[in-house]
Amino acid sequence: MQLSDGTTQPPTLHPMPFTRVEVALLSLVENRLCVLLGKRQEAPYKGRWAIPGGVVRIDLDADLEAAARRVARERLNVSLPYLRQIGAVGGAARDPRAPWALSVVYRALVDAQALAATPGKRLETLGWWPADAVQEAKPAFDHGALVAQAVDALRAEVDRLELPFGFLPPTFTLGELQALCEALLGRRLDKSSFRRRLAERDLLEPVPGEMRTGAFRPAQLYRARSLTN
DNA sequence: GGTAACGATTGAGGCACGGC
DNA sequence: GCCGTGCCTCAATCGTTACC
Repeated sequence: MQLSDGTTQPPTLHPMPFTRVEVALLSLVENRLCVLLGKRQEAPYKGRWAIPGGVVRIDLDADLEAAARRVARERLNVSLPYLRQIGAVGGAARDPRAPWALSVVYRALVDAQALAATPGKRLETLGWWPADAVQEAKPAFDHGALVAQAVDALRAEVDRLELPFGFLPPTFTLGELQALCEALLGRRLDKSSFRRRLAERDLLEPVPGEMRTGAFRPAQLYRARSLTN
C-alpha cells in the first residue's frame, strides 16, 4: 500500500478487526420511543431485524462519522441531520463473518414522519420498533444490546436536561416540552421539579406575546435560548 | 332567546414535607 | 441543601343548567 509520504507500507504483521459502523435511529412513534430496524436480505441472520450498519470503507469515508452518514444513505436513503457517537464494541463472537469484529455505534433522534426512510442496500423492509420491546424483534448480532445502549444514552441526556432542541418545534409550551421528555424517558416527570430545573439552567426564553390558545387558559410559548444566541 | 352561575378542565406557579 | 412528591391556589375557557 502506498502511503502519503511516498513510502510503501509493509505487509501487516497482525490480523485486523472487521470494522463497521452501526446507526441507531430513534424517534417518537405514537408517543413511544422507537428504534428503526431493517430486515436483512442476506446471511448471516437473513430475515432478521438489525439496526442499519455497514463496513468502514477507507476508500470512501473520510472519518467514522462520514462512514455512518454513508451507511445511512445506502441503507435508508436518507441524510441524517446530526449523529452522536455512543461508543465502540468489539469481540471475537460478534459476527460470524469475521474472527473479530469492531463496531462504532452512532445514534440520532429523528422525526419518523419527516425522515421518510426507504429500504436500501441489503435491506428487505424497515420498521419502527418500540425501544423498550426491541428484544421481541429478536434482533440480529448483538444489536439488541446496541439499541439498549443508544436508548440509555439518549435518556441520560434528557435526564440531564440536555434537551433535543433540534427535535422540537421552534416554539412550544412547557407542558408540550414536559410531555416530549416524558415520552422519551418512558416515565412521568414531576411538573414542579421539571420546571425548576429548566429555570435553573436558563435553557428557555418566553416568546413575547405568543400564547397557545385552546379550550382552556392560553399557555405561554417558549423557545430554546441556545437557538437564539 | 339571552344571560348569569357553576363545575370541569388544564396551564402555571407556590409551598410543605420527607428521603438522601 | 438538593430533589422529588403531593397538594394547593389562581387564571382562563367551555359546557351545562337555571332563571328572567
